[in-house]
Amino acid sequence: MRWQHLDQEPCSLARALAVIGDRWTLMVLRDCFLGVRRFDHFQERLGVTRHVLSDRLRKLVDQGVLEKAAYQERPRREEYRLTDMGRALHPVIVHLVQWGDRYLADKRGAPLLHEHRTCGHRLEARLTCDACGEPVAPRDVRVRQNPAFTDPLLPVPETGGDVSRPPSPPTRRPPRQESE
Amino acid sequence: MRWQHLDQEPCSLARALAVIGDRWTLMVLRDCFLGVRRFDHFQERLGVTRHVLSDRLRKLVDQGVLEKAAYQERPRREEYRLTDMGRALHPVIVHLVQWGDRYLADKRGAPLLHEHRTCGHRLEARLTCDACGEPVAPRDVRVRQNPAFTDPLLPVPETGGDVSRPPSPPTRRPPRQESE
DNA sequence: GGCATGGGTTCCATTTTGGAACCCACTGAC
DNA sequence: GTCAGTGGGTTCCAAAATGGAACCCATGCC
Repeated sequence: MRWQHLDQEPCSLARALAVIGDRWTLMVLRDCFLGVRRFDHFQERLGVTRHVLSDRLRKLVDQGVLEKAAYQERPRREEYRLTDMGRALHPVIVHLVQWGDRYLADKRGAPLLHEHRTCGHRLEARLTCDACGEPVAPRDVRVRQNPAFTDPLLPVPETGGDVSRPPSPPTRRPPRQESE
Repeated sequence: MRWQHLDQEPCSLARALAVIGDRWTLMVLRDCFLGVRRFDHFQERLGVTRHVLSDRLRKLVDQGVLEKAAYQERPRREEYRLTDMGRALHPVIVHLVQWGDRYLADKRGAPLLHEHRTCGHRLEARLTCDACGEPVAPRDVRVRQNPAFTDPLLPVPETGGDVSRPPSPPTRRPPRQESE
């Protein structure tokens, strides 16, 4: 499967990654949330080549994650700002940063400290269900396929660890037409 | 800046991306959360080349996100399972999927439907502060630098949109030694 | 022996990055 | 008017990563 076709996959993760899943894009967005808005400022902070930065910013604008806004005329100067679609990625970045803080920090701890302004405590992000307000663990989520999608999207259960099953159950799936 | 040095950056997002930020890793982890555990099963579902898959799985094991466990001896067969570190990425994936569902779906809607098992409703993920239980918006987060890090990590404010400022404030920062 | 299976590795062509230089419109200083 | 500076790029080429396909190897099944 080619990376370029990822945005047509019947999988929201694949489509999301087609937008923000390449090497530099999330770093760009992190800086957006920290208030960076200008090309050179991104370039200086990220150290990425201007070519790649230019490409990423353009794609993000094309896809609606960022928008260009003139902040002065004569000479025209534009800056990149998060759209609502871009701001909706905030939880992703917060959880990723927290994961890095927890598992990848050196002895000095987290480089940046996040405080929840409205309660004054250190921000400890949690995934909760908006319907019931309870925290959500991986096991608490049941995944079903939307019946509007007819190709099978979910894995065939493997009976993992069950050595008693016959040596070769129908693991092979029917031939598929370049889509999964 | 090279991608390979990202894991030494004083930024938890950069370090997290050094682990899970390349083209295929999050797709692999998505499948892990859906119960996929075997090499061929990943390969078949993702369509990625065996070479790349092998490389990604090995790196994930090296970094502690997955672990290999034998599910049978003679012949020895191993499977890949999420560790606690890997399971801690669940919120990241859930939010990414939800973002894709919201902004990138076609008319058929979300390919996979997620239900919160304990309350029975459609899972609507929310970022909340564990200290106060309230939802967290981007504006609600104040970011400070951990004083143990001496190099400046946060962007110099740009006074965006303020046309009244002098033409060239000290935007240039002092020369830095390959670290940001 | 011959074939299948899980779990890879090798080889080579195509794509993507990284590095560095170059470009262009505009401005303000001289 | 010229000249350097600035924001915001583009071009060119070499280095690295990816895609495709074939090959490998131990074991087990018949």
